[in-house]
Amino acid sequence: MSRTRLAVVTGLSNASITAIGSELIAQGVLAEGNIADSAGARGRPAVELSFNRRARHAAIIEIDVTRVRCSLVDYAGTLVDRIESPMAPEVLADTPPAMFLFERIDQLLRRNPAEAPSLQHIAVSVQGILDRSGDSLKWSPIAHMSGQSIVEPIRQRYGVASTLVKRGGLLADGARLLYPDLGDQPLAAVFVGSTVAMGLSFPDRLAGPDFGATEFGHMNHIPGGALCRCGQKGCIEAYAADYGVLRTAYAVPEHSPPAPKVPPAAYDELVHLAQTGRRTSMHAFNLAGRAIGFGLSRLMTIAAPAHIVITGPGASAFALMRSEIETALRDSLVCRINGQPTITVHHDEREPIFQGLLASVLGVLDTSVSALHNADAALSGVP
Amino acid sequence: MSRTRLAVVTGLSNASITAIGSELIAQGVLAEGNIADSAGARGRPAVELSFNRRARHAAIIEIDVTRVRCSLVDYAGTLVDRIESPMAPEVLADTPPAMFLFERIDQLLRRNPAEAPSLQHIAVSVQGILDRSGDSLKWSPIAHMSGQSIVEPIRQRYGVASTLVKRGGLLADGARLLYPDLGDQPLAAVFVGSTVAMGLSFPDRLAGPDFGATEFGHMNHIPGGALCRCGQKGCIEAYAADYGVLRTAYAVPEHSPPAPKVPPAAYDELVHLAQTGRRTSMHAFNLAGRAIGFGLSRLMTIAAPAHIVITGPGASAFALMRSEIETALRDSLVCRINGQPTITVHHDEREPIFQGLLASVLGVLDTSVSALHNADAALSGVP
DNA sequence: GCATTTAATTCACTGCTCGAAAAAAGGATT
DNA sequence: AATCCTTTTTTCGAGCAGTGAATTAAATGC
Repeated sequence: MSRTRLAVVTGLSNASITAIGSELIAQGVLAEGNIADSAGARGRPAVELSFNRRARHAAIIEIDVTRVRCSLVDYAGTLVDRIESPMAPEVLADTPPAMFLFERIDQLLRRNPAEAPSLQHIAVSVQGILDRSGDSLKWSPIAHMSGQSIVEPIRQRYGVASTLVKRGGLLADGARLLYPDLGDQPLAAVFVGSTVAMGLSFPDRLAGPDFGATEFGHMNHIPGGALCRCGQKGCIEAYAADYGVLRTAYAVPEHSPPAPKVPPAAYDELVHLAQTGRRTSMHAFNLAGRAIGFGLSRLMTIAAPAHIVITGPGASAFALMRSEIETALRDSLVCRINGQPTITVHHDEREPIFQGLLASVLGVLDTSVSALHNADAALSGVP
Repeated sequence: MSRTRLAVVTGLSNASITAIGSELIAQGVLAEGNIADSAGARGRPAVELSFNRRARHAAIIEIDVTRVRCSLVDYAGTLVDRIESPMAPEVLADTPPAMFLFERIDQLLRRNPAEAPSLQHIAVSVQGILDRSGDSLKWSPIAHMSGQSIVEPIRQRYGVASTLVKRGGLLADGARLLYPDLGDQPLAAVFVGSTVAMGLSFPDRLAGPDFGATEFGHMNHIPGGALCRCGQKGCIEAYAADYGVLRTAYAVPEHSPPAPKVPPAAYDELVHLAQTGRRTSMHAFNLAGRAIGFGLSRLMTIAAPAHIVITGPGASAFALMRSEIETALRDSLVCRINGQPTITVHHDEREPIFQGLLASVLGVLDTSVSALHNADAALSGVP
């Protein structure tokens, strides 16, 4: 945006924006450009101040139970290059996760030699429970991921900082970008697919490891109930994730071991059957909706999101689960008093995850810029 | 503390502390004193910088289902005077809550004419769901409280700011003061008594209306279960609050209307019976523990407190509920991975509530000091 | 070519903070 | 009692981020 707009938005004076802006341009962090729609306007035309794309770059990695996506982005947030590949559940049995990522990052850097030297950060979206240091996962629904150091090997190989970020929180932060008129109200994003996950997004983003991303899918729904992939009984996921719905639909006993992987086609088929009125399938989605609904109603007593976004492959089955979810929500005190949260569906879950991770990464790059600035200031004192 | 210690704690230089300190002393906000244990030490003795007690005062009001407590505190946080009285459940039927508080505040101010003029804030601890503006309660377990404006009448009558604060959050913030070695980990405080309530405390205190204080007691435990005072079925409270335990113990059908008030003696008697082995009473507390335990296990999937404090009258029955609570927690994924939170009992719930409210009020007074300072600075620019 | 309009810069100034040096206030030593 | 030592506090000059007012810059309209 222009310097004048920046002054309004930041609350700083024009004088300060000029000073700071010229310093950052000198450092190569910002660049000047022309504002697109300035033609025909009166007065001195505004000059756009934008991030210098080539100032720094970052790699963004999204790991899923089924696939990996590796993106190279520049400091303006534009995608430079991307590598996508499916991931078989057993691939990490032989290759440590860090090695697995090395291959892809190397490929990305080889393909973009101009950008490689300014790589500053590598951020990885993961599912599961992070350890205290944030270096590895203590538990993950992705096979062979837990307990393996990830951040540290990356840091050593590429000499840049790296962070693991929980997918649930990213999903929520990214989804918030889709609903800019939420104001300061919290938002919950629920992922329904091969797992059930949830993230909370607050405007002033707490987003610490203790909060924001949750283990919603493993909240108990029914004590002693269906067997979950995590080994517990009665988790929401055991009813609402793809394997749970399939198990119910085909009347497999609920304590039999969950399928390690459900082909997308099998799930889609089930959705189709339910949509066309097959009783057993409809029943399975009813139970799934009920599990999610009670989970949300329980969530409402702790953090009350004003808006709930349902996303992931299960979003296509939302119509089949809607009435159960809404019934459960309606019967909760908080909803009765404060009104029910609005619920919307967002089919593509990868876009919000990427956007959330992108926002997080750009924030990291920004702080590295300001840290550099402070270090310079400190050094300049030394003769 | 001394200026030197202040410099270390705040991170400011000694020079700045001297400057700021002398200005605040001139304003009458701070005062100098002698540090107690300075005798015998070498070097120039440190001078204690403390809050000027008489600089400002605040009223702290704690409303409960059974009683009201009104305290006058000074700027150093010391209690100046206090009025306590029981409250019959029907008293607010005739008198609006604001009027009811006026009587007590008036009495407090009449009794302390020297302090009255420097009253700056009136804070009220309440239970229930606040409306957006924070002026009144949309719902409350206290009869005839909901929907009645409270903050605005107080502001008009006394000309000072006023805030309603949810009791659950205060309990947690106050309890955190009891466990200073928690570091930055979240803490949950559970109140068990005529209601069941919970508050979460984070070190960087988010504490907005959307978070911190929760409706934990009205989290669903069993769909369609026991009838709660809130009108819903299956709330944790309907099993674990005094009326719920009594209902179970005396084999009253769980859908019969809850008792409006349980005499403390009746509850104590039940605890005693259970402690001495009466089967029906023990069973009732087992069910209560199970409700709380599953509630906590569900909470753990959203916010994982490192420590849980059980307080209120029900704390005396903790031993009777402990094994059910711990069993439920043990069977949750987060506890299996991250370890179980430590659970302790704190019998007196009023002290942490008061301390929490006190901390909140002193914070408000501080910001009023700094606001005054900023206003002065702004005015001094005008000739 | 000149008035008008809007954007950006310059410049003198303020307030906050700091480091280093000096002063203050005691006990310890002789 | 005089002097040294230790620790706290203040003083002083300097730096820096930020500001308002005035000025300059770059366009359009007439």
